[in-house]
Amino acid sequence: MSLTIGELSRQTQVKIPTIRYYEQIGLLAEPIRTEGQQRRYRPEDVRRLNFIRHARELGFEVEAIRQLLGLAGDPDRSCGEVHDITKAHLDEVKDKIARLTALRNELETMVTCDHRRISECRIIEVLADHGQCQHLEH
Amino acid sequence: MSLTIGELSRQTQVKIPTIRYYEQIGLLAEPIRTEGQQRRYRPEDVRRLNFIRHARELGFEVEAIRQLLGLAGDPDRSCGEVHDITKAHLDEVKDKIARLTALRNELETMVTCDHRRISECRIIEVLADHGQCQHLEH
DNA sequence: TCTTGAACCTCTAGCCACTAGAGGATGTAG
DNA sequence: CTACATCCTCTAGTGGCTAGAGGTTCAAGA
Repeated sequence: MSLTIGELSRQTQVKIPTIRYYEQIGLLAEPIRTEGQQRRYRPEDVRRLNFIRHARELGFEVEAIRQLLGLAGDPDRSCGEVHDITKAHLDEVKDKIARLTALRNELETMVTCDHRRISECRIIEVLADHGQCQHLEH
Repeated sequence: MSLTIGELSRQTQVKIPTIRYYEQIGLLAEPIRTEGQQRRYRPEDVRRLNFIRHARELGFEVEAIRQLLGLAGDPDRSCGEVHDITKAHLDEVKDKIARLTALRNELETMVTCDHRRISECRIIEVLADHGQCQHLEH
């Protein structure tokens, strides 16, 4: 029993153009086609696409997913490499959080500005002055 | 008295192609040119570009910066709109942090996997799992 | 069997905010 | 006057899709 691309899309919650895109970049194998060139998928493709979707939701890049898929197909191998890829990704996420938190703190200080005129606005001041210490003292 | 694009770049830490890009999208005004068509900048341009750079460092999008620059040039206006733009951006940053934190938690659980075979690897299991993971959408 | 129309096809271009490189012109110091 | 650092424009690429044009195929109903 084969699936059309629309059925695959519904079952995996992955949009049709995205499925075709994954095929194009080689994440999904080229499926068989009908005589009229329409794609027909097998149940395995649902599983593979769900794997991809879940990895994307976890923020893995396509290159990492390509590696994970390669490793996942090799049941007797140690999962050390899988661990390493995940750990590297986790470190990046932590790093992003740290940078965004610093950003949030700076922005939170800025928004305490209580609606004065532009010429005395703390936000504008910070943006104009940072690292330069030019003017606008009070 | 006037600066070449290279000098402007050095003073602001903004790369030359980026400066030309900002001109192209209208964030920076077109500067005067020498007879040989080379750009020459005034000290005001240093200030404006520093404003842009700092806003970018704080994660403001180009469209937001365009608005901020417009407002910044109007000293008698109330800074309510500036406040709103900043607040909206802050909310987005908070949102991103929340999503990344959920991601981090999930990844941290996953990396506790202690190097078994792929066939029993917790990470692969999680990724292959059909269960939808709605709390991790972005 | 024929017709309708939903779903499919390919191809190109667009999104954001740059970045890289080719290939050539300009500006300035010695 | 030469050398060469710096500048110029133009095109294309990045990641991970998304949108649209313009045409074709499939399956259900008449």
